[in-house]
Amino acid sequence: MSHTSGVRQAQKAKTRRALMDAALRLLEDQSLSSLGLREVTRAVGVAPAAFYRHFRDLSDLGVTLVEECLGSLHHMIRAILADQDGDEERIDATVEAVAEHVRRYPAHIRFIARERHGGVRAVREAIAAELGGFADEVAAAFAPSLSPEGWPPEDVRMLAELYVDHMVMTATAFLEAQAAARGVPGAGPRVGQAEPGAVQEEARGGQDEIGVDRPGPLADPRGARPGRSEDERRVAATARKQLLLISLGRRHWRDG
Amino acid sequence: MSHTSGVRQAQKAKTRRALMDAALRLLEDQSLSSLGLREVTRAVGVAPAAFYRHFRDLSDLGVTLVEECLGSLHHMIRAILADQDGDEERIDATVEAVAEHVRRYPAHIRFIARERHGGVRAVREAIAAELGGFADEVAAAFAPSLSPEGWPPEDVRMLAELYVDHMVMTATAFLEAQAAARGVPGAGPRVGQAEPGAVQEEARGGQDEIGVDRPGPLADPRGARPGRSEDERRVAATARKQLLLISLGRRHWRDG
DNA sequence: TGTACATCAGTGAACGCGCGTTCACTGATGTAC
DNA sequence: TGTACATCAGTGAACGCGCGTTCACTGATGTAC
Repeated sequence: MSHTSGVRQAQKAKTRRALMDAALRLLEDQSLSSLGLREVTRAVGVAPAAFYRHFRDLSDLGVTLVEECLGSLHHMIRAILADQDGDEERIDATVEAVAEHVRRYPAHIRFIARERHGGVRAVREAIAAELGGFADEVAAAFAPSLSPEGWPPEDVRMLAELYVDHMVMTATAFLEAQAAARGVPGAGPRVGQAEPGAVQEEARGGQDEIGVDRPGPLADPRGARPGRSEDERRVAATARKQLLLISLGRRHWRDG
Repeated sequence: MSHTSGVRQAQKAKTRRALMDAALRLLEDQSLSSLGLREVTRAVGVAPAAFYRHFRDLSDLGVTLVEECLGSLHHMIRAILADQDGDEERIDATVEAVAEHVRRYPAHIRFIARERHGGVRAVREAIAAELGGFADEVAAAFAPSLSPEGWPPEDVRMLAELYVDHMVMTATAFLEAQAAARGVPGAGPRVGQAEPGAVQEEARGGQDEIGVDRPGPLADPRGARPGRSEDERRVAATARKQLLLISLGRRHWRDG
């Protein structure tokens, strides 16, 4: 029972984890195709060449990150689909779960939103495949109640895709709202028109840790929903209403 | 009447245009933050230093491209909102207009989809501001019919945001479908799981011209809707149904 | 129309810099006996 | 337990390369008279 675990093996896994965490951290401020291999190894504190012991290149690392980021989302989706409450209850629970997920794994959501249509094909394809799988699951969860009502499979799938896309949209909106609440300049949803004359690059204000739950600086001092900003509440309200509207459409689909 | 136009001025505008077109072309295969200044000037055939006669840096060019890309979309939206047909007719016209727009300006849509959550803040903010403006317009177009029915302004806005986000989603889906129809390997919507072991970078198959209308290689030989692939028809059908479902929800919003 | 001077879009050389990748290596961990 | 050898994660130096930016310049276009 000694050779299966192994000190060496454990150390290697630790370095690999550190590389992934450092990359995820750096990707909060830039996109994968502009991320440097040396940048990642420097952040971890290993030699550049060490990178090749773990990944073929940055695109390989990116695909690995997709699995990790959408894996965590996957758990959330399954939990929501398992709930068998009424429509409104499920909607509230969903929006709440998405908000909580974004709060806990902001870097994951940022990465997915950014690279979903980003410049690295292998990563785009990995994300598309995973999101397609999510839609399959959502469709499978709705089929038992909709098929008997006369919904053809492609209509169930259409609905599932709408839900999945809406979830990604909502998660991204929460992300921007939370970034704004943390005081990132101009990072809120719907800021004013940017001045074309006064353009400048990213301010590298590295202040985020990955996977650490932490209330924003504008946390509500009155106690209810600590750390939830005005922007976040607006995003939640909008998402809830949109899901409700979609539910209404779903209920009237066959007779409309 | 000679000094206002000017040969020199015209030549400068031409070079500027060439820089923007070259950038848009190069951005079909990569993201803005990995685009090189020398890459752009090389494509145009001018010295790197000439770039600075037109733009402060690539982020400045990016913001200019946002205006151009969303400007063309803006025209389309206004045309759709001006139509005052019935619900189903408007939906069909909308989906058709989006498909046509994506076909005519694929690089524009690709750029917006990619940079909406990309690594360059100034560009992200410019896109967010423009899309917010679109939502305002859509809300203003719907308000006259919904407000008398008892819709509060924030609900109208909620609906408008859903429509705008759905439009962007649909445009992106069309883009992927058209790319797949052109034979780009694995670029279709919902491809199989990418192999983590066999990762490679973008194939630079530079075969696209900007703003050129051109039927795909899989053009339907039977004549109806020339150049429309199976994937595109699927995307159109899904988008139409989703908009129909949203319309149903909208009709039952106040009494549901 | 012709001339003398001003403007400024584009040039081309130069700079310092950080990049991705390679390679032979080191030394701690693992294995066989 | 002790010893001799194998493995392999991580090192550090080296490489050639293309990058963004600067600068004094050139020469066609524009302006004044």
